[in-house]
Amino acid sequence: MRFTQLLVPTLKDDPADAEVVSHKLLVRAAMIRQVARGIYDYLPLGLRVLRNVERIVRAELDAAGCQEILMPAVCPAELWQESGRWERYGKELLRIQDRNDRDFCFGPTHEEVVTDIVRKTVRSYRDLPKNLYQIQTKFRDEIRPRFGLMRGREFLMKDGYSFHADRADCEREYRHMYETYERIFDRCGLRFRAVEADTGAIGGSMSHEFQVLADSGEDAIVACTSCSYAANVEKAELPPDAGRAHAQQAQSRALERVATPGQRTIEEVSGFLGMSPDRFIKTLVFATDDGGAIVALVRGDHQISEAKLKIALGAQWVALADAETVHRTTGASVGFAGPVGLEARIVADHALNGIRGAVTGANREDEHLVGVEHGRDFGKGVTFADLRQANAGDPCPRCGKGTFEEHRGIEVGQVFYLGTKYSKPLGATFLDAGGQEHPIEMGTYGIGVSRTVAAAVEQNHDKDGIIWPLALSPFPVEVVPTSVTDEPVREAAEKLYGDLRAQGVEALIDDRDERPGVKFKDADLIGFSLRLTVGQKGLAKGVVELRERREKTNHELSVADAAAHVTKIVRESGRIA
RNA sequence: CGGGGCGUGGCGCAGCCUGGUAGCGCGCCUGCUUUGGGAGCAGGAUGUCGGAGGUUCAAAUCCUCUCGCCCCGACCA
Repeated sequence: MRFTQLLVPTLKDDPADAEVVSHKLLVRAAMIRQVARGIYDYLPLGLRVLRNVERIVRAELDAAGCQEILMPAVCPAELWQESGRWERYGKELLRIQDRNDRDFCFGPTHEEVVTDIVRKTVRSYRDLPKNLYQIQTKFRDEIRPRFGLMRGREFLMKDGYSFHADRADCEREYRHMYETYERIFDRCGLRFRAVEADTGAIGGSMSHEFQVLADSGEDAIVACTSCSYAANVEKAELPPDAGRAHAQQAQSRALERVATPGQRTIEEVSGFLGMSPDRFIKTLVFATDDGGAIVALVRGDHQISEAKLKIALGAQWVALADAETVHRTTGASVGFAGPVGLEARIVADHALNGIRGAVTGANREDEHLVGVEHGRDFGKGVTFADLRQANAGDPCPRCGKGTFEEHRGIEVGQVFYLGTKYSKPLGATFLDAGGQEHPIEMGTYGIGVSRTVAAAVEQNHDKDGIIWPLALSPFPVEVVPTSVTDEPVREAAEKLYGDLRAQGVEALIDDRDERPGVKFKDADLIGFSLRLTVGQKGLAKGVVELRERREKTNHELSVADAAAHVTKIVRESGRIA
């Protein structure tokens, strides 16, 4: 491809509406343009990157025995009503009507549709297992889309679904997909971690998220320093005795009521009383799906995990209660709740078991209690559970040797054991060898293709621009003649370009009549993995320069060898067969 | 949905408070010079100042409404 034929409107300034680096760079490097909030155009270079991710995903899935299909983007309401999600999904589901006022939605995911396919076609255990996937534009009407491609409303996703006669086979496929995902993100050239994840409303099932490691990631994950255990902080298990010693290290003291006018948050009361937050009992009132209010306790310096709370309660959903409920439950306004004397269902995090000399709200306006002791002052009817988010330094629950270190991640994939959540309501069943009818066991597997592009940039950039992994680079190599008016230089560059293409290498030649500096700056901004510079000085010595974007150092190659050398690098990256 | 901010040439911004014929940088076009890290000089083009209404002799500027975009919040007591 010739630069002069390509639409590459690079920008010198950051766009005013971009916040995160991937958004800024993808716009500046002429990959994407915003059309509406959370909705983007892909310009030629951006599309090439997107296609590269797609190609890897397809290749690995096809090799893993999956079959590609394409389902409609616009789905009839009836299917969603059958599964119950038409009512439950909320405003994220973009609902539309056709000319006859029939309801449809723009698919945010396709469990219903794919299950419909299978229930209409699969009859017997002999038809199982099956693994179907598609790569398709999805739409989720996010409350607050942001960060460019990281959290768009419209996005490209690979969604896959597998169907099995029994749970064991489904679990086998789950592991198979897990391994396939590892290969996919490896081939993309990304540093990532597969972590155990919250399973949401399914409950008690398996799920792993694939997180691209980047400091700017929205998700917090922990990984054991000694074994392979890694999990989202929301989900990471903690041993029951973690923090026990800490709870009991304070001296027992008399319970005392203190005035704390207007001091509501842990931080405020901590400063006001001069006591550190880890001596506080944070008392949170939640509403749950069974209609009642429940009270959750975690240590002042800990964060509650709603995912864990949900599991501990066996609830479908939990949410912090509103001010009115808090008042009704505790007798005081938000900020003064505590477990002492509280008539409510209370669950407490293990770290509070046996705590002494603690601080908590007094359930009275502008008052806290000091010297609170578990067992003496509260504890009747209190159940203990693992409720808090994990932190760096917490002990690993698996190997017992290591501790957690914390990373930030961008979720680019998730594998999920679904069971019969959709097959049951939608009536997707099969007959076993004995003629018995059973609901089909399902797994679901997603990859955010467009988000993977953004994650790659978040993880791989410097002050000059993007540093694409070779597998994703819009072109693996760019040939840059320092001048197109200098005939020998132009001819040598064209020869090199032609030789590369003849070898099957996707090459771009910057044939613009621009000064070298302009071309170099654009090359760095766009982030081509390899750059071959052809200039007068080099040609005089019979060499051209190979520069790896990541290294920023030049290697001289003889004019005769350059094409073969670069072809070898590109071939080893898997970009050409 | 609540709070805040911003819409001025392709991009980034100033001008608005205190109304008086719309400006800067980059980019773009022409010419000459230049040619290994976003060149120099000279000349030039480009704006319904987001939209609608209002106030006024006069509105980018003041008022009302509206649309769009961005940020924060809408879970940590």
